Amino acid sequence: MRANALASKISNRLLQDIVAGNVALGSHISAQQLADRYGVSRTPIREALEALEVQSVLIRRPNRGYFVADEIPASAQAALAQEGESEADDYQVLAADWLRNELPEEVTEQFLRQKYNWTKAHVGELLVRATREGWAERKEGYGWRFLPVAKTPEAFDEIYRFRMAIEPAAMLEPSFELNHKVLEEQRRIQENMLEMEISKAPGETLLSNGALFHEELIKLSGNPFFLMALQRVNRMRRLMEYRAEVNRDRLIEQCTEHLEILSLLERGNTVDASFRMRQHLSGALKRKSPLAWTWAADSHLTAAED
Amino acid sequence: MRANALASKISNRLLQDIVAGNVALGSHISAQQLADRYGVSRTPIREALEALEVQSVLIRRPNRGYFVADEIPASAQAALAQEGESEADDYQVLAADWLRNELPEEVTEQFLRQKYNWTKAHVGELLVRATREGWAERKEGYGWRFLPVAKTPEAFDEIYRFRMAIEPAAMLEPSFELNHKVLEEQRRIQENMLEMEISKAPGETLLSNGALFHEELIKLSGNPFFLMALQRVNRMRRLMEYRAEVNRDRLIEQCTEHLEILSLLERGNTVDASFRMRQHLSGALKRKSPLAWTWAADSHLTAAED
DNA sequence: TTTTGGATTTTAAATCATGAAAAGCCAAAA
DNA sequence: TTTTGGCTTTTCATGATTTAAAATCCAAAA
Repeated sequence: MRANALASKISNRLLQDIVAGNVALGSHISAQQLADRYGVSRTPIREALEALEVQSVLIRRPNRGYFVADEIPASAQAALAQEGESEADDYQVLAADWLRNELPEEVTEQFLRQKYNWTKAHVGELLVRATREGWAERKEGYGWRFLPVAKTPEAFDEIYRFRMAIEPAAMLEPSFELNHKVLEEQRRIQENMLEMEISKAPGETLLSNGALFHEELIKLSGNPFFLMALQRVNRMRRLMEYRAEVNRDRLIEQCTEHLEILSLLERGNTVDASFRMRQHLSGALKRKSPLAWTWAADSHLTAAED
Repeated sequence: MRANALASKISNRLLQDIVAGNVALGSHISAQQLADRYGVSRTPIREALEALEVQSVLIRRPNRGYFVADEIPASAQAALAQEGESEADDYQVLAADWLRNELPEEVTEQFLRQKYNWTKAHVGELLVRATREGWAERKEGYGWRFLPVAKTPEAFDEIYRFRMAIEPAAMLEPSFELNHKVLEEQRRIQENMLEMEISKAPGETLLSNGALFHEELIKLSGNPFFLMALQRVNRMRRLMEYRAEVNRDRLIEQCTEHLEILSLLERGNTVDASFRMRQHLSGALKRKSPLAWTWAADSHLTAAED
């Protein structure tokens, strides 16, 4: 996943679209259109298309470009599913080690380079990201300090209380605007989860669907600062949830509540929806969580949900 | 300010402490204590102390270390004041140019290197910071995109509306705890501004005192996520406010309101304080602002306050 | 016209060497 | 003991160079 990162990212996204049926079988794939859509040049697009041709997902006709095959080979779909699972990138590794207390509070870049055998630039990249997400900071001189904010059980409650302040408020913003297309899409996803996916879908998907629901709703407020704040705490939450087991019963309850909120919004009843959202978050704070901690067996901490 | 950045930062802080009277004249300065306080080694501390000896702020006694002089030379105090003014670092330059529409929406690092004659690493640093503060992002391939979020007049209102959601809520958190020392300190600062400083202090100080007030109060909530969110929007606000003229009449009004909120808190009346805070922010949103825009003369935008 | 396909140019990531800055160590002085 | 002062080691920023990746250009085909 190091070489040709962009091209393989694109080919994955495209394959996903094809499998999901968003792109018709047999249709023509315009390289330029793809390039515009992703905001990149045609070069990585071409590499992506070539890769998909090798997998027999696309068929190439000289001087006419690529066309979706009439049938997608099972092998390609399998590869896609696998891709989703092996998400344990280095950032997650670092975060997990910090959460498990396997890293000292203060480290030098050198220390990390040796421990993980990473390059200087790579270490820098990860630490910048950790800084951005709020759990690391540069010391004044040499070295870095990891912050406990993302690892205490209290942090979980605090994140929920913060969300209780912003999510219901966002629905009452004067600039709040209903978008039925968004609501329908979310309803589709939530119903889909209830009907069939919960038992077999990977835990990660379930959780990110939950986060997506909340982020899409807060977007409707029309105030980007609400969204930014929610995304920020969600990223921190995800750090902690990494490696946790999903409690699927609790998830069902959760989806039901999501659907209730959607119903209220569909009827234009934002005030009740806001109230319901508050209850929903408050419930998540109090009730048993759909996650069980595996990386902190000693702590009797109840974790978070969507 | 490039070479020995750390040492000169330390010597400035120390000098500030001495001038402010936090460190007694004639007292001994322990290098190790300073190093521990700042989380650095003794090496940069030593450089800082040497520099202050040259300025006759400190006196060195062989094998006994440094002692604060009985009298601080005026020249040293003058140098300190000057330091505070020349804050127009490259980050501000970049931000200002973006706000003034003097940069294209999409740029390559190379473009910035040439335009400003910056090094690769420096450009990278600035862009990472801009990303962290929310007004720039990497494109998927090569290049960066600047986001309009920090430059539209609407963004100002949106920030205020966001603050109206979090600041009053923070006061009602179950973990909220009054800290009279903090309240006293803030009262002192606000009263000081009212009494004398407003007419002569640099605009930047006045504004950062305002931001400090709000950040110290939100800290009392005991929930770090409220603080992080406020700091984030405040940083963005500061970008826009850079170069703006301060309306000092409006500032007086503001300090008065701050003092009212402090009074309520001192009496332990958090509910009313929360309500008052909401009004305060709402007023700032509606009323004429203490800032007048100089970099966007064409826009009839009313700007922000503390 | 639009789109592809190939070639060229540009960009920025990776690697490496160097030197300044910070950290760490230890003996001597208080 | 604690602190200083001198010294050594480590860390990391910087700049040059190489190289892979992405953007751009242009002619040919549909």
